[in-house]
Amino acid sequence: MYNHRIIEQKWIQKWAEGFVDYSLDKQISDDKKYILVEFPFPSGAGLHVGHIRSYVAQDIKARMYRMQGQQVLYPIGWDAFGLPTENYAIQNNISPAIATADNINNFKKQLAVLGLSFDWSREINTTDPKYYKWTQWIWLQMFKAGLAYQDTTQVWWCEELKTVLANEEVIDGKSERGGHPCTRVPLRQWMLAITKYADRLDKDLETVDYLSVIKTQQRNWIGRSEGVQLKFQIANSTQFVEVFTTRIDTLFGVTFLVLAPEHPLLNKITTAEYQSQVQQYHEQTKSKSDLDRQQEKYKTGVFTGAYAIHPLTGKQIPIWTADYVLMNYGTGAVMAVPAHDERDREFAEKYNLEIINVITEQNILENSESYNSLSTTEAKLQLTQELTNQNLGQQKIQYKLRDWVFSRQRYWGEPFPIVWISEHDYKMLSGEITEFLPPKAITREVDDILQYAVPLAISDLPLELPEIESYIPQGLGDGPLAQAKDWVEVWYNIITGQAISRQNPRPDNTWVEGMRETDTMPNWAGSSWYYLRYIDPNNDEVLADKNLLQEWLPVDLYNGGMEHVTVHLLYSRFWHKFLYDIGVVPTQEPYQTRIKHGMILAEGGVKMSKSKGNTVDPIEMVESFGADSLRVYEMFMGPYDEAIAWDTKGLIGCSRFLKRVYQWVEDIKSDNLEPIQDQNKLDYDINYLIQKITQDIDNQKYNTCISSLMEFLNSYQKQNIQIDYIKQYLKLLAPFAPHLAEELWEMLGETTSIHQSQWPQYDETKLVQSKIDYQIHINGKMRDIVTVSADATEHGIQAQVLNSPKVQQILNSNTPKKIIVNQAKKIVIIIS
RNA sequence: GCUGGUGUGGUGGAAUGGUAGACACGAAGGACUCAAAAUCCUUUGGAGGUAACUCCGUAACGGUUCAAGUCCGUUCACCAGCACCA
Repeated sequence: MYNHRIIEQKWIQKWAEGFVDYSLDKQISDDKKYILVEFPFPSGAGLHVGHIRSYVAQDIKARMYRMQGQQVLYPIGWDAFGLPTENYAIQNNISPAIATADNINNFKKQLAVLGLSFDWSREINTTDPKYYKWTQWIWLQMFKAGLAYQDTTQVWWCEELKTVLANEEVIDGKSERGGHPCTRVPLRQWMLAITKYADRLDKDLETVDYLSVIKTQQRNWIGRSEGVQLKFQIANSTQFVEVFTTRIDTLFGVTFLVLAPEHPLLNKITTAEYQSQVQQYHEQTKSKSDLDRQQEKYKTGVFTGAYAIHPLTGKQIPIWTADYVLMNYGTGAVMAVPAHDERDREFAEKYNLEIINVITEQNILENSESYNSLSTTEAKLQLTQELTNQNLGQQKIQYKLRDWVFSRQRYWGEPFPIVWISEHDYKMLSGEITEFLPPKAITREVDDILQYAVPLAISDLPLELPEIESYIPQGLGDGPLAQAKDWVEVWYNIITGQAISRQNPRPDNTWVEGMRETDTMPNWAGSSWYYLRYIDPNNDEVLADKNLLQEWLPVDLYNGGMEHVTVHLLYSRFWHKFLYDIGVVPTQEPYQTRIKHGMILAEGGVKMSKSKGNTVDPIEMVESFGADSLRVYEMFMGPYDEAIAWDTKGLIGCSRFLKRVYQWVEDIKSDNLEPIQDQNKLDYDINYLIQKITQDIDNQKYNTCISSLMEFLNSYQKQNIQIDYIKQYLKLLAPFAPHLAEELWEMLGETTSIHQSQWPQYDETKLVQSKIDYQIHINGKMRDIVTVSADATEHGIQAQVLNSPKVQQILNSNTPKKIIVNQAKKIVIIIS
């Protein structure tokens, strides 16, 4: 009898004792495979059946590739910084570090019973100072390169929770947790200039094999658009307004300009008469959140009293301000073409502005002076040329992508390796630390005093999080770290960049007063480069050895969810490109292939959630049915990349299948089965199975692997087939049900691990059949099957087909008009 | 609104343009059992026929083809992402 508990415990132990060895050879040639699954956030809720689906799927690949003789890197680690742990820690009055350690232990305990072949010797943890030393190191390189800077952005502030919240944490102006009201406040934040890489992030998508949906989503997010930036002179003034347009062909249809309410020129050009209403409108929009602005049904705006001069016609056109124009895209001003732009039309109709049609239905220009009767494409070219010649405009590429807001006013994140010093002291900097200064100094004002950001010495890394009394945020702009006065107030060395607490006496006059940065990094930081650390997880000298990076990069297969396709995937590609630029990594792209896994939903097709009480505990499933059954079921339930509802009944079915496999091997051993019915068919079937499983694993079609294994068992479970065939079968089963396959392998007398045996190869000659079944389609309908020997000529096949009684009956002594013999598809078509 | 994607039995789903519904779940009947569980066997898209078998059937309508779940067009429904991006 198949007892999953005994078998699985036995092999977990034997494997742990070294019965299998997945360690990697030092020699790595072309046949390496780096398989990466998104490392989990170790939440208090524990492992989810959804985690398991992707880990098992990639485990199956890892196991097959190893059996095929490849070097496989299949690592795991913890993405452990972040708000949920911090909140959990606050609620339970423990430190986030302890909460994290507990949660990781729990996750590890759960993962240990699933038969996953992770390389635990490479385990990493983003909250480990040995790890975040390098997160801080990379960030310092970006600081040095001028990619890190500070800017004031609008952030969500929740007075009740005394904290800044991320956009995702605010729903309809209320906090996701507790539903407290939130407001938008301006706050100075660290930013990373990802937009400088927008072009490469877009273009280099051509060089990688991501699923096309993933590429599309990345492209949409980056939002590249080509157009023209051009200048409109303000009437009776020397000022110009710049606008960006992708439709320069509609230039003659411009009947007004619109500036965003925050546009810096607005006050300067507004005439005295209109000052008050423009001001009032600006105040109005300020009080509205982005959300309100978006949700507004009708467009609003006011006239400025000013006019611009059309660059080609010289006509005067009114200038308006309206909040449907966004300050943070393009130039914050648009040339309105109401005839050919929906938003402009709506606005023009509301305020009775002129509408001039300049494009016909056939996409030909009209009302456009000398450009009339040109196609839009041709007009774009010519107009761009003309404006460039007149020095009024030039081609321009715009991106929707915004720079990355890179600070959080929270505790549980990487501290910035930054100290703020006075202007006077900044000018005193000399020696090695000056090499790490950004091209443009970064400053802030505190109580009207200017402070300069200076980098910490590399030798001071990691800059560890201090222990603090309370993790509760203290007030706007001050993260919990601000409480740690001993930590924040430092002596900073103006030559070396080292910092020590001001609790110590000032060593000498090369040490100046400084304040550490009290913001922390967002949890996207640690996950932006973790795949590099797996390659060389214990290196203290560099983030990873160059030769090892050369050998293992890029990641061959990166598996993850669609929810990370825009943010995480884009951020890590950005960091990787930066590291490439400074010579740290040898490739331009981190991931060669990116695939997605589908979500597992609760029974009934809704999302699993604790609050709904519809979650499935994977460990309970392991206890009841075994890890092998759980693995097989999660692969069998449906196409791997699609969302699918959990069904414990289906798991029971898979458990039944494994029981039957066990029974089959027992029966073979005790010799109480029927003899083989058809050796040729068996040869064909086993070879076909090998071929199919090998291909299907490669193509992520795990569900059909399982059904093929079931089919083979259904056909042969009563026949006394040769032990060799059983062994082949077990090898094919091994990646899916590693414990059971190992047990049965041992039962058949093997003394070494099945997981280190060689993956079966199919024999092509066995897949060629001596007799072929031809399906006979008559007028498109399948009418008969005629078995013909494989070496028959086309003529012979035709004769045999026409001889079939069934065919004769249907033909009813008519002569067929046409006979097609399709060798590859084994189809004969007769038209009567 | 835009961009992708998906529509197949009671359910999850299979099907390089070539036997639609593999495999599994569920259900019904049967065997074993004092009984139950487990296991095993049979049936299981719809309609008609004693039967061999016939006809219909892959969201809807049209098209291409000897042949369409699959390719093309239109429509509808659902899912995901983006959303005043000039």
